[in-house]
Amino acid sequence: MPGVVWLRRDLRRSDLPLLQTAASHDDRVVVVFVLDPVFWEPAGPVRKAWLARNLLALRETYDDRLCLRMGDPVKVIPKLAAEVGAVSVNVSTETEPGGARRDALVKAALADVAWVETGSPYAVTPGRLRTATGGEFKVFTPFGRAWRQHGWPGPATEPAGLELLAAASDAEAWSIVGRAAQADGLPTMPEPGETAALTRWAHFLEQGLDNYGTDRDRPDLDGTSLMSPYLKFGVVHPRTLLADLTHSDHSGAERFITELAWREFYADVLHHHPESLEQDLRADMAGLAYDSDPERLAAWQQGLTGYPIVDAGMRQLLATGWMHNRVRMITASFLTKDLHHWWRDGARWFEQHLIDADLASNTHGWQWTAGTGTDAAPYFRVFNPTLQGRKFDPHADYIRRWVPELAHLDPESAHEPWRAPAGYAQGYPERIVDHAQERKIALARYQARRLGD
DNA sequence: TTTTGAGTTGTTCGA
DNA sequence: GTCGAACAACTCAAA
Repeated sequence: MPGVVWLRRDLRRSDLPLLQTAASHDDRVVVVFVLDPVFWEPAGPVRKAWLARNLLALRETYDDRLCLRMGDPVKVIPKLAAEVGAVSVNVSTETEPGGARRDALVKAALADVAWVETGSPYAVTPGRLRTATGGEFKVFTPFGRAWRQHGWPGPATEPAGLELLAAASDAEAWSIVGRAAQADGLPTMPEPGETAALTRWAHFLEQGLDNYGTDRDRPDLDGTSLMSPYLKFGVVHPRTLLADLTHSDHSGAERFITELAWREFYADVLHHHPESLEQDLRADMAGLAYDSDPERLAAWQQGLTGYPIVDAGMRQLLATGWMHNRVRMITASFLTKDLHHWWRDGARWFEQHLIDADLASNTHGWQWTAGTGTDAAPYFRVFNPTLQGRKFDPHADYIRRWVPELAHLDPESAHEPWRAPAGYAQGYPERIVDHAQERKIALARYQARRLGD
């Protein structure tokens, strides 16, 4: 009797261990993706398009045998299992809080059908690693050590003789996906699907890895792997990438492995603290004073703060659904330390607009910047947007690319239009705050919180 | 149990 | 222009 293979953050066919488990009793499997309104509806058009395009690519990958259903998985999955006479539903473990709750309900609703979990979207499943005394890790470096020591299996191969059974899709579901994939006004996005992902990866190994250690911080260069949108939905698995990196002599390989370790660390932290999606991880930071100024927030969102590197980043996000990591830190620091907004306001905006928005990495990246998360960070770490811009975008190429009002300026002036005679000639907005002053205010608030409790 | 070394990504100031 | 110190103490992880 066939098994159901339910894909969630596994939109690929290669290196998919749960296929092996599913086929271990019977070679025949039904592969399904469920369009769950709970996740689908709130997504913006760009995020919908990215998922939709990857689903269309996935359908081809599975020889047009991908079954797409719409609705609450608690109803949809048991119904499909009954329909095809499945004895098992096979998944990889979902570790994000919402998905984990959903899975518990689906499992309970399955009754006689076996629920089988194999693997997860991570090299090491969140929650598995413990400190010597059995505690959870709260600091990255020891986690990273333990993670490397623990290791991970090599890429999985597809079971021989796998037979994909066809099961009827909801016709309406594919048309919704088709429309979302081609909606009006979409930005240029990466090529969807695992073939494109692996092609990009090969390109990065060839061209980017050598200088990754330094170029990764340069938003003006093509120095990053661009794997994050694919990792988001499991179009590639980190294990696949790690297999290439651990056999590599490239100097940047070590650094890239560390970046993957960060992704796994934050997933581990979220696993232990699901409440941290909405709350400060450090309870003692709850006393921080925040502002909530809709006009300033809107200026930040639209890239109209008057600080070139901040505006370039926010506009890149709006235009492409992606932002360079260094600039994510700069813009996050600006919202939390210069505008004194709560990190959650920024995290929510990123979640809505980033095609790679990963709940764990996004949430804890923001909390790290805000000083409320892991890393008992020096509270005085406040990014100076002008200094950061000069350091990481030395020729102002990135700024001038995303902020056309500054395109006519020389590099020096583009970084500091307030010092250039023609700085505002093309309508670039004046600075909405004075960084030096806001920095002092931010530091004072952190100090006040310390004295306050 | 106690102790010790360490902790992603920064900035400013003064010598 | 360069460079090192200062910016707080605190918590974590492991010996």
